[in-house]
Amino acid sequence: MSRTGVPYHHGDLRAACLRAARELLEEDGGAGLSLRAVARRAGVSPTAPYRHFADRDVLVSAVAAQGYRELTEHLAAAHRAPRTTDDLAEIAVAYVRFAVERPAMFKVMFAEPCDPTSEERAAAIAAISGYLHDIVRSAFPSRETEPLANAIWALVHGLAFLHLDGKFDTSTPQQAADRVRSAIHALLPPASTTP
Amino acid sequence: MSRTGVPYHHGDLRAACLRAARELLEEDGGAGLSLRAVARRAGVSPTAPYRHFADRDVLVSAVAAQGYRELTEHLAAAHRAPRTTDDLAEIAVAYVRFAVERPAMFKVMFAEPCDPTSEERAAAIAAISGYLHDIVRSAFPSRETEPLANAIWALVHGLAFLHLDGKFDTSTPQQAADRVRSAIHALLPPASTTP
DNA sequence: CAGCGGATGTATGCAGTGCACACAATGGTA
DNA sequence: TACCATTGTGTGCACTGCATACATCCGCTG
Repeated sequence: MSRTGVPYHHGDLRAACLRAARELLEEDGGAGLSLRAVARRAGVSPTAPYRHFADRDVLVSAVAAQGYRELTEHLAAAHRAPRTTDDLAEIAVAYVRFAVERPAMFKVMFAEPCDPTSEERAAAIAAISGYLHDIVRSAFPSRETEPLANAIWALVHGLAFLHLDGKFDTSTPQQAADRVRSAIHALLPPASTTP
Repeated sequence: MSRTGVPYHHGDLRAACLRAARELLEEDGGAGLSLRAVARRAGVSPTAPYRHFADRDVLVSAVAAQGYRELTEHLAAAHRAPRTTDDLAEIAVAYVRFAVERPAMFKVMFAEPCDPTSEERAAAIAAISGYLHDIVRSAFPSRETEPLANAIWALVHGLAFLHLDGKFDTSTPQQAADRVRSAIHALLPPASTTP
């Protein structure tokens, strides 16, 4: 049958599903991200996406992987080779801004069940982790990178999460940014001046 | 009817629901925490819990509030009035241990949609926040408490989250604890020695 | 000591979900 | 051209949250 004009085969349903998933994420938040809704939006039968995503977790992981990549770009846009703690603070602000401006995506990335075997996701996480290590090495060339990078990532990530959960009363974005800056300066010494 | 021996009225269904919810959390993880499952376990009709919890979010918030209180106790048990950075590190280790040992509860507390109007939840969060402020004041009496406490909470919380998500490869609990300790020491100066 | 009314639990139903299964169309390849 | 793996469809089941109407019970007031 299918004399409706639309071809039986979609062409690139996988990509269409990912696009639909992102749109749903923006509109309805993470809760609205269902395989059926994705299928509906892609104009396809409710179970068609299962050909490309074994289950919901796999879809979520694919979306999350995209999010990691975008976060990395977003941070790199804020600063590429920070030298001072002020530079680092701006990267932290960018991280938190990403979380606050796109809460649904951020939660998908960090607070949603996902497929632990997803290589795409693992690679995207490794990329962001590597980027953070580079940054820290650039700002603190004389210190051991590993533990410091872990600590800074945790700090910034924690700031983002606490802001997102409304653990802080973040009236204005400006205020949130200042809180992030002061938290960074409370824990980080002036960069590059360490012997 | 109800000649089954069980009384029509439960007595304290609200408490029973919370208990059931916690058991489900331990057994099936956060995903298994549904109002219907709770009702089943409490031996009551599927919609009975709605008399005590307006919707799922309210139930989740109540469970989370309990979790915050337990976390506070758990931390206080690790240390009550830390003076050195080592002491603080042990509290951080306790925080992360709580998260890793009871991931489902931790995720309910920090990564699940909840009722933003829940006063019980807000109070429990305020309590943990106050406890953390006390700790930081105790360890760093000469420094401004507010931004430092925020930063430290964020740091520890971020460590917990990244561990939980497997962003770090945490083979043994011992290894995880060491990573937490070294992260803390990477960012915190020796406590109480600051002028 | 009624009996009445609010609080509590039940029964039923609807829409939505993930997922398993059997089936149909398609297009590259032998 | 005929085959057949890939991709999409249709149907069905178990489950969920939640709205609604109904049953039962307890405590309070007459």
